[in-house]
Formats: sequence, C-alpha cells, structure tokens
Amino acid sequence: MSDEPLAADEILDGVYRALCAHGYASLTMQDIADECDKSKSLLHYHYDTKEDLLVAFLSRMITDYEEQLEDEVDDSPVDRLALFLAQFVFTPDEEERQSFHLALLEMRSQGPFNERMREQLVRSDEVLRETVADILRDGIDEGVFDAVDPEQTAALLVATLDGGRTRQVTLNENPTDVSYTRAVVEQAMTHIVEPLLASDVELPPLDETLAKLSAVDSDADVDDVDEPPHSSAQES
Amino acid sequence: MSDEPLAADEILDGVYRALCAHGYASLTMQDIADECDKSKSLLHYHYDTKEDLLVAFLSRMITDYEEQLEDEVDDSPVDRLALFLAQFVFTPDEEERQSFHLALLEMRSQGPFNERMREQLVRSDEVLRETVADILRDGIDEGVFDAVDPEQTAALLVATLDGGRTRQVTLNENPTDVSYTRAVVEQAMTHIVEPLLASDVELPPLDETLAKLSAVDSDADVDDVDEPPHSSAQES
Amino acid sequence: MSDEPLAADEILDGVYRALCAHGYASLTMQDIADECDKSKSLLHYHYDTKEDLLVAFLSRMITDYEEQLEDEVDDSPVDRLALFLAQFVFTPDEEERQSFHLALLEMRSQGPFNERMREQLVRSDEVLRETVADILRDGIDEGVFDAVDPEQTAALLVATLDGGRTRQVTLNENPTDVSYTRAVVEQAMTHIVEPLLASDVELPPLDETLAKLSAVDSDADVDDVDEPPHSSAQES
Amino acid sequence: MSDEPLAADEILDGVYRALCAHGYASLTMQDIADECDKSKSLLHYHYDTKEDLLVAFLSRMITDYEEQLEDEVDDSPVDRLALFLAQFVFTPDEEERQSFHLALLEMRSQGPFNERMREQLVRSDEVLRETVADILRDGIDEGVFDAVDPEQTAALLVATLDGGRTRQVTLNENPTDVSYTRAVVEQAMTHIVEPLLASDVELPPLDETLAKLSAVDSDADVDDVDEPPHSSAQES
DNA sequence: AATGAATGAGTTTTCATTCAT
DNA sequence: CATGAATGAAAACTCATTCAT
Repeated sequence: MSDEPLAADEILDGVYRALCAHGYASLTMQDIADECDKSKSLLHYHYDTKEDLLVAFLSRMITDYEEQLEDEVDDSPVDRLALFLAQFVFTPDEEERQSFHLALLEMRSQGPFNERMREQLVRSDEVLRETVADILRDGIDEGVFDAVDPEQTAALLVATLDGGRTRQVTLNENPTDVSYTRAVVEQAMTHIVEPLLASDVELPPLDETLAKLSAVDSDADVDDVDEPPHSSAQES
Repeated sequence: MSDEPLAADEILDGVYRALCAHGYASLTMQDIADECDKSKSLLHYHYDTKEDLLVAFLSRMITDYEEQLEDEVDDSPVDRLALFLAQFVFTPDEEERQSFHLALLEMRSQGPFNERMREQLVRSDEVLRETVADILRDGIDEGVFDAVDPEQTAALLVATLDGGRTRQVTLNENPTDVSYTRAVVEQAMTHIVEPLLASDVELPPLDETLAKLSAVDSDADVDDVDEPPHSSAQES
Repeated sequence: MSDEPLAADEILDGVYRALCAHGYASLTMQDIADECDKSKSLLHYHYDTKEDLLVAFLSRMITDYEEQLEDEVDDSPVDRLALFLAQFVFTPDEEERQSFHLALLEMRSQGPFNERMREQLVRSDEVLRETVADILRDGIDEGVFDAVDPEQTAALLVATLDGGRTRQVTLNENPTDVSYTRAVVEQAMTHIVEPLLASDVELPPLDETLAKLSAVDSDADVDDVDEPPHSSAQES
Repeated sequence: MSDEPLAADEILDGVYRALCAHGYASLTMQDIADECDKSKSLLHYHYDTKEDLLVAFLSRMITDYEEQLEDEVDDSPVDRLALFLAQFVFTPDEEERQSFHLALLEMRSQGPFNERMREQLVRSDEVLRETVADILRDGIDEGVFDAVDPEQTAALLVATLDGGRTRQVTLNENPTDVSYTRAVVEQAMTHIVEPLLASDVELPPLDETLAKLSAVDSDADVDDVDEPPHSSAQES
C-alpha cells in the first residue's frame, strides 16, 4: 500500500540525475541533495559516506541491468545479439543517457584507486561479457553461429562497442550527435557479427532493432518522466 | 646548446608523473609541483591556471605523437598496421603506461565539460583515425588490402583497440596484467584485420611486432632513466 | 513493586557508561543512546537538551554520594577519616573508576561556562569539604585530633587528594595503575594527617582500610554486575 | 633585524588567547584564526591539523617554562620553594591566567584519549615534580630542609597545589576570587613545608613572595599588554 | 624566474534537535 | 512512551590562486 518511494531509493535516483548534470569529477553531496530535494545530512543518515553512496548506486544499477536481462531470455540468439548491439547506440533523444555514460566513464576511471568501486565495475564487466558469451553459446548450440570461442569473441564485441560509445561520449560536443557510435556498431555488425552467422541466418538491420527498443521503452515509461526506471543502467 | 631543460617543459614532465601517480581526479597543483621539484607559484607563473597547464600538457603529448608517426611512413602498410596495433596497447614499460592511460581516460571524460580540452581530444582522435585510414588507403592502393571504406574501418579498429585498453586499465587491479588487451588485439587481428588482407598477404604475428618494438625502444632510451622522452604520448 | 527500571534512570546509567567509554569532550547523544539501548529521540523526550541530561546526571550522582555518607556516621572520627582517604582514590573496580573520574574532570572544567553545571559542582565541593570538616570537628571534640581549623584543613586535604587523583587519571596511560595516587595518599597521611593526631591515637594503615573497603563492597555488590548502583558517584 | 614576529608564533599566541576566551572543549580553528587575525587556511598551512597545532602549543608552553626556571637557579632553596608555591596563586588581576588554567585542565583531561598530547602532559608533570625535587635535594644538601624523600614530597606538594588550583578554577564563578587557592597554599606552607624546615630557617610569608613576583612581571611585561610573553606557561 | 606565505570559496562530515507516527 | 527520519548549523580540512619579495 505504501506509495511513497523509499528515501534511500530517491537518493540513488538523485545520484543518477546529479551525475548526468554535473559529471562525476565535480559531483558534490550538495548536488545530489539538491537533485532529490533532501538535506545533505539525510544522505549521510542513509549512507555513511559519499563513497558508500556511490558504491550503492553502482550496485543498484548493475542489479537493475541483470533483472532487465532476464526478460529477454526467451528471444532467439540472433535477436538477443541484435538487441545487445542496439542498446549501445544512443538515439538522438537520449541526451541524458549520453551524459550518464560519460559520468559512468569517470567513475570507471576511479576503479583502480578504489577497491570497493572496482569490485562493482568488475562485476559489471563480467555481467556484460557473460551476457554476450551466453548468446553466442546458445547460437552455436542452435547452429545459427559458427563455432567461435564464445568468451574471446564476447570480449572483442564488448570492447568494440564500449570503445565506440566511449569515443562518442568523450568527443562529441553535440550530445545529440550519435553518428560515431552508430558507425562503429554498424561496422561491428558487418565485420564481426555477420561473418559469424550460418549461411541461412540474417541479422536484423540496426534501425529495426532500435525501433523495437524505443517501442518497449515507451510502453514501460508511462509515468517515468524524469526518472530512470532503475534500468537505464547497463554498463562498463 | 643550453643543456638545462626549460622550466615550462620540466613542469609538463611533472604533470605526466603526477598523473601516473595520482590520477586526474585527485590531481592537485601541489602534486605536480612536488613531482617536478618546483613551487606551486612557479606553475602559475608559467601557466596561468590549472586548466591551462593541463591543456598544454595534452597538446604537447599529441604533437609528440605526431612527430613519432612521421618516422614510420617508409614501412609497408601491413607492417605499419601491425605496428599500430601492437603499439596501441603495449610498451616496454607497461606499468607506467597503464597508469598514464588511466589518467588520460579521466581527462578524456572531462572533454565535454571543457571546450579547450575537447579541442585537443578531438584533434587527437583525428590524428589517430587518420593514421589508420592512411595506412588502409595506402594498402588498398598497393592491393594488399581489400577495398573497404578506409574511414569507417579505421573508426572500427580504433574503437576496438581503445575499448580494449580502456577495459584493461579500468578493471585490472594488477597494473602489469595486459591479458585483456592482448586478447582483444588478437581477436581484432583475426576477425577484423585478416579478413581484409589480399590472399597472398600475411599479417606478422603480434609477438614478432612486439619484439621489434622493444628493440627500437631500447635503442632510443639510452639516457631516459626516469623521464618520458616527450613521447610516450599517443592518444585518445 | 514495579521491577522495571524507569527509563529516565536507565538513561542516566547510560550517561555514566558513555562517559567512561568516550570521555566528556567527544560525548554525543548517540553515544548515550547506544549505551542504554534507547533512541536519541527518547533521550530528548525525558530531558529536553543535552545540557539538561548532564545536569541531571551530576545531580543524581551527588545525591547518591550524600546518601552513602549517612551510612558511615557511626564510625569513630579516625576511622571515618581513614575511610575517606582510602575511598577517595581507590575502589575495587579501579579501571572503571578512573575513566569515570576522568570524565568527571572534563565536566568540572565546563563549570565556568555553564551556570547550572557549576551549581552542581559547587554543591558537590561543599558536600566533600563539609564531610571532612565534620569528621575533624568530631575528632577535635573527642580529643583525638589537635585543634586545627576544621574548614581550612579540610580544604587542604580535599585539594591534595583531588590533585593526586587528577594527576593520576590525566597522566596515566595504564588505567589500572594507581601508584601515583597511592603515593600521594600515603604522603598526605604522613605529612598532614598524622601530625594532627593526639599522641595516643593511631591512623590505621592504608592497606588495612582498603581491605575493609573491598570487603564491604563485595557484600553490597551481589547483584550489580554491570551497572553502577547509582552510587559509585562521589565527587568534586 | 627582522622585527615582525613569525606567523607560526603569532598563531600559537592566538591559541593562548582563544583558550582563555573559549575554553578547550568548544575551541574551533576559527576561534584561533580570529584571535590572531589570520585565516583558517593559514593555520593549516603552518600546522597540518588542529591536533598538531595544540600539541605544538603545549610543547612551546613547557619549553618556555623550563627556560624561565633556569633564571631562578641562583636563588636559595627556600626562596625557590617559596617562589614555586606563590606561582600557583593567582593574584586578583590575573583573571586571564585563571581562564588559561581552566583551558589547560580541559586539555589535560584529553590526555588519555590522545597519545601525542599525553606525551606533552607527562613531560610537563615531570618538569614540575623534578623542579620541586631539585629544590628539596639542594635544601637537604645545604641542611635547610629535613632529610625527607625528595621525589615523594615533591609529588605531595605538586598534587596539593595543583588540586587547589583545579578546585579554584573549576568552582569559582567570580574569576577574580582567589581565596580557594590562596587558602590551600597557605595551609600547605603551614602543614607541609614548615615542618620540613631546619630550626633556624624561615619561609618568607606568601604575600612577600607574591609582591616580588609581580615586581618581576612588571619589569618584563613592559610592552606585553595583551600577550603572554611566551611564558605565562607553567603547568602540569 | 622563483618562492613562501596567505586567503576565500567550497567540501565532506558531525551532531543536537525536531517531527510525524 | 518510543522511534526512524529529517534537518540546519557548524566543524575541520582542501585547494587553486594571488601577492610580496
């Protein structure tokens, strides 16, 4: 019955918005407090230190992503792979997601200096690569992919997509320009994925998958005007 | 003939070492001053603001890299490509290298917040992609590569290598472990580069190119004990 | 009839334990709440402010001490004086005692800044000096002490004992070491008390009185495992 | 020739004044900064932490006291002892010194919680007791004192005087009232010191020594209106 | 060219207190 | 009675920058 969102969660939502607005490097507790309309002291009431808060944020993000993945297990390997590729492409209206991935990139670069953060980042990396490896394994079993090494190929794909996205978010001054990532994803489809497919299998075109993606999003997002549905998370 | 290095340059060297030691996020003017044995005030004498100093550092780094590239124009396209792949991710002094790329990654994530930094980063990206595109164009002209789109393929390769390196430096707690990058580079050779080669052409194995690389470095490094020769730079 | 201790009293017990554990300077309401397993809010329900709570604590402590004194009026002046000397500085549970006196010393030093606290401290000082003066008066009347000025001599004795204890608790890193105090008490007996005695009167040796003290305590302490019986209080 | 006082010293002077004005428990870096007309940041420039600053303050205080002692070595043991006793008595115009001793008492009660502070306090205690013990030893050698145990007797005297002062500063609401300490000192002279003297030796009356003390002070204090001459320090 | 001293604006964190339930 | 949640004011400390020399 309790409609009111829990403060601890609202704070994490504030972290998301504050990261988008200010980036990680210049993120202050005050920024977060402002974004969730709470007092700084309350942040410390729920999370002892700033680090605790950020670790909790990363952790929720990854868990949300894992939960989202479970919804997709019924699709065919080819569709799941297409979906995975498409998720890396920002659509022009996703300005916010670009800011977010930028902030995430900043946090990632803190990993080596912070044990607890690195733990989360490594976990995130494993989720990501394992997702692709699972898809590949399923596809190989079903005979729709050639018998490549699933782990190695997954590493290649994740590196490529992540590299494309990284360059997109770091280099672009116009946050609605998505050409860099899109080009990389399309090249990855042509040079890496398509040569893997069995002769009678076809990868759906990127635009088609993107269209499907935004349809799903509109469904889900009915009342999430400003807020990520604990889900825009996908990472590292 | 004046042997004594210019203070302005010694300061930039200090930036390099301070970035390796502390990362970008927690880099203070004092850190840099300590690394180059100068006073904070002197840094401000030569560079008005911290931002000026970091922009100058990025700029010198890219210029150094460009100069280094000019030494390689005489090699064959295949060798140059092999060299590029190898160089991107390995150097004889791995540990320092990784911390440096980590710091660079942090700076890259500041690009969107800082016009002048982004300028340098974009320039660096162009140098990088243009280098690969040039190699590809030369190779296509000479008939050793298939007639792919040089720009697009260059973007794919750069994204892949950069993505691999990024994941390596952000996820690894052991800074001398390069297995992640190596796997990605090898996969990139197999899945992306080799399918491009004319039927009678062979890409030299990674190890061979690496061996060549360290031979060259030993030659050059005679008196570079502690200091980057204004050159370890290469980026973004 | 009602066995359950009153919350207001349990809170004061918490103050005692929290003072021993943390000292006065860094004593927080949370510390006290933790020690009595109540919420901070409850402390404020029973005592409006932190100051109120501490004043109440001091007040109860002194009252408890006064009550304890009444038990001793039947003894001879010499015995009562010996007891006073011994009691002032030693108790069976030394370690707890020292931390408590330390905390008390901190509170005492707040007196000049806090009217209400000073009131209690002054009252405590009067109780203490009056106790000794009474003993001296009784002894002079009975002819066992020389005819000194009871008030002045009481002031001297109290200052000496308090000074010894203060130096003990502030200087010693080992809280069970009482050698400093013992030395001072013995010197006080030799130099101050003994010259006061009529020629046929003898002060019982310190060890003997101490033995008596611990015997009494063991009797009383049957069910006081963890808690001060509202009584360890005695002070300055 | 440099007339201007060193900032580091001015800051320590500020600590003295701030301690007098605010006490130790509520002493903030801002209070100290205000008292010495410097910025908080400058305090941190010269002393890394608040603790460092306070330790430095204690340390200078003790050193100053030791230096002052050296001026007195030529006096006779009886005079030196009289002087020592008198120094514990505040004269009515020494309101400031009372506040200071109060603050010092607060710091002393922090000893057990702070290793570095305790070090200074122990050193101070040793200086104080050794001073008296030295006087006693000299006097015994010269035959003006009875052959008491110098260390033990010194401990008794220091405890008594310190206890008197402690009670004075903690209990008195009127900071110009010095009756408590004065009474204790006089009692100590009568009951403890005088019985020690050889039959032909006399202790100069307290008032006389006090008069001598203030004469010396007026000499020295010519231009120290508001400032302790790095010397009001004397302590345990 | 070079430095030590100094500062203001800002950061995280602490804590007594209040409020709704 | 009792509590968890929430807050505002203030604390120590940091850091880029400036200034006098």
